[in-house]
Amino acid sequence: MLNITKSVEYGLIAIRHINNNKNKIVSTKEIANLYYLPYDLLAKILQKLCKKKYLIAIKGPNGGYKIKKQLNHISLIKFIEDIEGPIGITKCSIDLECEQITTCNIKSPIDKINQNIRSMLSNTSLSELTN
Amino acid sequence: MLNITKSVEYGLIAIRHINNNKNKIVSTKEIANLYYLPYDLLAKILQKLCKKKYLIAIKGPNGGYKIKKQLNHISLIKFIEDIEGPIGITKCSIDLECEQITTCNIKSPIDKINQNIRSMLSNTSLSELTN
DNA sequence: ATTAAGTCCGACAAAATTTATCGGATATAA
DNA sequence: TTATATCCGATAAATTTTGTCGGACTTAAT
Repeated sequence: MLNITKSVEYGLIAIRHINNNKNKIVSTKEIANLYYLPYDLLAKILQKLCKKKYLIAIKGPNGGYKIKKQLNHISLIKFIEDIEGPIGITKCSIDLECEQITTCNIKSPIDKINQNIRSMLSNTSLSELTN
Repeated sequence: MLNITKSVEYGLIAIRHINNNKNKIVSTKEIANLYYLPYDLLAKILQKLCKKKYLIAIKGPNGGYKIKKQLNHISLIKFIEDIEGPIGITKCSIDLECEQITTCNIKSPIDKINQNIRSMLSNTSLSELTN
């Protein structure tokens, strides 16, 4: 279906919200309530975004997250891959474990299409999601 | 992971092979053996491609398939959607069942990205897979 | 006519992936 | 010291994808 995962969706929703509230510390609970997202899953995504330096975590009561990286410095593809791992239109464009690899007659065109999608996502920055 | 399904992959491999052997009738078994694809699944995909007018089925012994539509008249997006159903980067870009839809803060940018991918796939024809 | 090779079709089973939940640990402001 | 928050790994549930099965129908060749 060519879907991105919910994790990425939730991540985008969250980082946008946090970015739009630079003046304050935003907690996981606040975001989960506001957008009706599952708390635990969202929490995990935010932890990951912290580890990847997109956010800063403030622990303790009244804690939460603040934005760290400028959104216009983040390409969509980097963000997606940081959350859900390598993107590719097919398995073989991600890893090389494919039984057909030697006989496959569509590998190179598939690669080209893959490259197109990647470059499109590379040229989109997260700041475009703020509009 | 932004994957297309194996069904589409197998479909592409098969239609390319059939197209490159216009002079003869190609059986499911031949394709399955040649590319190491699971016979039953491939059979099903070819049946679907028949129903969608990409191929012609010839029944009985020495039967198999022949190409029907010119590959350069087939857009990649049509082919994919005929096999695996509507494409979209998120669920909400396919159907509208989404609990966040009213509060979502990233719908319109997501739609834009989705549109980009779609137009790229629309502008690619299957004949490009023959090279 | 009979048979073997092929398509056709729906339903089901297995595997993989994604999504969600749980239990407990650590940090810290009030 | 307590309540509120992040942090972390493991695991369970749900969904989707992939593969299999049983049987019906079609037709060329013998």
